Amino acid sequence: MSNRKASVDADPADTPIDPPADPPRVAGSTGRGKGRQGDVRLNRDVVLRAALDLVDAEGLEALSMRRLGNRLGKDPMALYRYAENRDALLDGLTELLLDQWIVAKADDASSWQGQLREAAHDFRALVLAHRHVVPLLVTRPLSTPMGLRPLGALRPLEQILAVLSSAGFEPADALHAYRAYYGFLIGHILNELEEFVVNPDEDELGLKLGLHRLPKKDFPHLRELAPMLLNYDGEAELEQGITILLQGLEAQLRSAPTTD
Amino acid sequence: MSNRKASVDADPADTPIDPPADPPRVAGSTGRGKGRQGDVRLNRDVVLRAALDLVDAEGLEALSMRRLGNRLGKDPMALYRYAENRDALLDGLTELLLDQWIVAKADDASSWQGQLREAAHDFRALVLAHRHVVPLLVTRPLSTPMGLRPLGALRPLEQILAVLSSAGFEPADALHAYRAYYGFLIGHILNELEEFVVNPDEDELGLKLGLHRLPKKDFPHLRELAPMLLNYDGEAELEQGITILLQGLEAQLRSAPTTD
DNA sequence: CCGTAGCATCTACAGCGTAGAGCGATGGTG
DNA sequence: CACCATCGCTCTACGCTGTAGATGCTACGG
Repeated sequence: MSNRKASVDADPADTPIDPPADPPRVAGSTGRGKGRQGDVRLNRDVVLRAALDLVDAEGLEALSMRRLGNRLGKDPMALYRYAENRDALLDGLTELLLDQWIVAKADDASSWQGQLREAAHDFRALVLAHRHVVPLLVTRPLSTPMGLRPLGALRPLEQILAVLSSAGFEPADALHAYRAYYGFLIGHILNELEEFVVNPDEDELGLKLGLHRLPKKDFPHLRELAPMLLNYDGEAELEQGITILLQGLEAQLRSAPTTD
Repeated sequence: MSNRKASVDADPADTPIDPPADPPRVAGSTGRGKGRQGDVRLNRDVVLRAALDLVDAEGLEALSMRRLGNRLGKDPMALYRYAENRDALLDGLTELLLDQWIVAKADDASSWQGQLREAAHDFRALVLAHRHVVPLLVTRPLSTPMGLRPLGALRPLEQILAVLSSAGFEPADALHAYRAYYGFLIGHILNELEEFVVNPDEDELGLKLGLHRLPKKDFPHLRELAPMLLNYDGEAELEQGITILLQGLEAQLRSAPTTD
């Protein structure tokens, strides 16, 4: 996988975190002389958090069982007690993230529109804080058939349905509304992340040059947009979109008590 | 990677396609005695098409340089003349797909709304015919900063901008409209594919059972939807969504000739 | 004291992407 | 004709991956 850098020497995730100087694997003596860092018992949460850290810091490709194990000061195989698979571990990651998305806060007494609007912004903030996990968020569900997804990943769905339901949507309509809502959210996030350039200073040039590279007779409109692509305000764009969407839902709610 | 089946024996992609009985690698004699299948010269298109075939047939994980090479009757390393990287090969795949998405057909003299509506349905059809590529479609752009994307992948964008522009949208508004449009499209496809169950007969049970598994006091709304999740009409849902979206765009076009 | 169970580790295997060198045919130039 | 560069391809090898299976260590109930 792109080999990253080959053996430069000290890669942040290749060494345990807590004790800075300590041979991670001594082979012979199986931690008899106090395995330090390795002594803390693992549990699912610790593993998942470490995985998320690793992904946040170095991207999805950096998350291998070996590297994760190393970071926890444990043998890679130890992880399999808490995640069965690498795939399951990835599912765990999405769960860990979605679990932090609280759609209907307890003390929130605002309108359903207000709740959905706030939830959308929360979602954006949450996800932007862990951009590297986004691919998981959109691809994992494609291979896990809904009913079999981790509970934590279904809770937001349920909560949104609850909000919509108490707003007066019939079940079927609530489902449609949910799809529109979540589809929009995901679509927006993908859009925003595509626009995102890692290093603005350097990449402003890179982007312009990139677009400059386009044959100007084949891509007139696209090239004209170059300046606009550089100051993209995701927050504003989301707000604008969600407003339109909520208006649409409102209209639908007022007009037809039942559909399909 | 999930090990698939271990060595069962004849895996469809592990053997060359054309000559059914022939040791793929004889080692010693470098194809001196008429390398049959291996004699056809490769080119980028052949490689990409084979890759797409492989992915369509066996999923993304099955696409390895070695398996692809094997399928083409060539050494894996031969592919690197046409794709530099495995990543580049994946980019090539998305390009190959998006290149088939013709947004504004030459003979189409309908309204811009009509064009966008038709394009949306085309996109859906195209993508559903290659479901396994969808993850690439949504994740590859996240790691390639717009201006550096393969030209074929930018053409649809340009075409949509053209349609919007000739509809009267100012460049900035056209960009916003494009984002809403494409974002919606992607969101819908992801929604639809999540709903999709591989084997309806068997999975109808699986799905119901899956939902049945949910604690009924924590997921009342979701469980109520179980029956509805089973007859999902993607086409209709898309049509309905696109209609709303187009209405929104129309309104925006009529109200404000310029924005931001 | 001996099981017994749970956690962690060791070892090993098949597969992966790909760098680097090499090989045979082709085609242009002396 | 001989020569040599170039192209398409193959070979070999390295370091990495996920994970099956056996093995050990530690703690606890009898």
